Amino acid sequence: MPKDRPATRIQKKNRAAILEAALEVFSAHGFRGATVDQIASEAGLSKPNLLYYFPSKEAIFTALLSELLDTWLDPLRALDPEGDPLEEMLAYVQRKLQMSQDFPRESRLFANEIVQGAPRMLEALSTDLKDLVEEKAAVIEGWMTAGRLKPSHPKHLIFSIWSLTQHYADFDVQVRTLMGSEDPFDAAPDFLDTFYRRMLTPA
Amino acid sequence: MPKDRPATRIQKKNRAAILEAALEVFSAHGFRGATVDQIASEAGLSKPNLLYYFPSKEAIFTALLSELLDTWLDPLRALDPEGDPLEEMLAYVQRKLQMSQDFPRESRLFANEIVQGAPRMLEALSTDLKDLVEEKAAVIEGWMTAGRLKPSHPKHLIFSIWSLTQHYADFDVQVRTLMGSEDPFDAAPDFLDTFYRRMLTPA
DNA sequence: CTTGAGTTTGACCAGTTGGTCAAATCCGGT
DNA sequence: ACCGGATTTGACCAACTGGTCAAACTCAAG
Repeated sequence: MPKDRPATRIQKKNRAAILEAALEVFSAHGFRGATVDQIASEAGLSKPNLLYYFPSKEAIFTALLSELLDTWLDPLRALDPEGDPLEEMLAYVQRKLQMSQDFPRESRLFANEIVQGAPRMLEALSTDLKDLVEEKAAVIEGWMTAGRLKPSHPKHLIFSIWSLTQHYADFDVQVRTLMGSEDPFDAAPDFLDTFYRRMLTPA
Repeated sequence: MPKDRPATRIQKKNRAAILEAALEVFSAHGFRGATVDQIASEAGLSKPNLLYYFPSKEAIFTALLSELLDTWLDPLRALDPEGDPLEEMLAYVQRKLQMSQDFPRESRLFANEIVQGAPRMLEALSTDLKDLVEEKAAVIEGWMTAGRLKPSHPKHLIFSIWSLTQHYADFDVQVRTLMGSEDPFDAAPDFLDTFYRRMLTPA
């Protein structure tokens, strides 16, 4: 393991390659299903070489998680309390859907982990994520009591957005199998826009 | 492996115990993350004894999948083309939500498998499930063109129902973490009923 | 070109895992 | 009580897995 001196050119390159490879492998097989050898070979390194940069499989995984979680929550963070309520919500849905299209591996990585009880993420869930959700749920609740959105349960509403958008990434195989040649992402933006307009447009 | 004579009392009991144990373990850890030893001990058998009833880990898994898939699709099969469109759709949503509440392990079993590319389910998806979805999507489409449901994309609508209802089972840890002491299943039925009423009630 | 830190590797290890096998035990019908 | 098939088990194996280590190699700065 390199000392804590400033990272060298080679360190930067290899760490990045490892995390990219880890994303590929972990998202496809889950933590337990992924092997260090797989990740190393995907990154173009030998196994001992990979373990020179990260002390263990677990360390790679948690480094990857913490690197990605922030980005993953950006769309929700960007929900602007000062903006127009309906447009803010619809824009949030579209940002989240775009993430599913552009970063399906990240979505599946989290899905894998959470489905299995999130043993390595519980802390992040119950601190960072929980705070953010409380904050934004309050904003949405405010909009609803002000009559600027049709009333509903704010947290369930947020869950519904996660669920509907991430479904296209997490269940990609199923969705594509059932849609035949048609690309799910062609119709999804319109579908979700319509869905949430009907759900949220105040009377 | 027992011959193909009629199954004995002991065979029935042990096969059932194995499948129950397999559901518990596979749904919690995925195929790769589950071990035969875990399943055997959960079923109260030794590993060689378990392998006397099923020839391999893979065989247990596929037996489990095919046993459960049918039940899993029942709520959609029950969608009645002769019933009232809006009530049929809302009832389907509630049946599916009830399945998530009553059989979360089954939901997570499928989720695990599909997120990882459904390597052991693709055939079932592209035959049984695909046929069923085509059939029911056509029914829904018919209701929409007859003006009895607000128009929308039928397949995406079905996906949305799966997504929203299964989310409560598959992402249970996350949902519960973020809802604190409140039980998600208290508010979910109302939330989804409202959601799909707004979405589907014709003008 | 030397030097010393940074990097890479082959050989290796202990624990786990899916699966096998022959021998032992159990059980229901006669 | 006895028999033959059904059931169960302990011992075992080969493959795989995460991880270690000392030795070798590379590279940039002086």
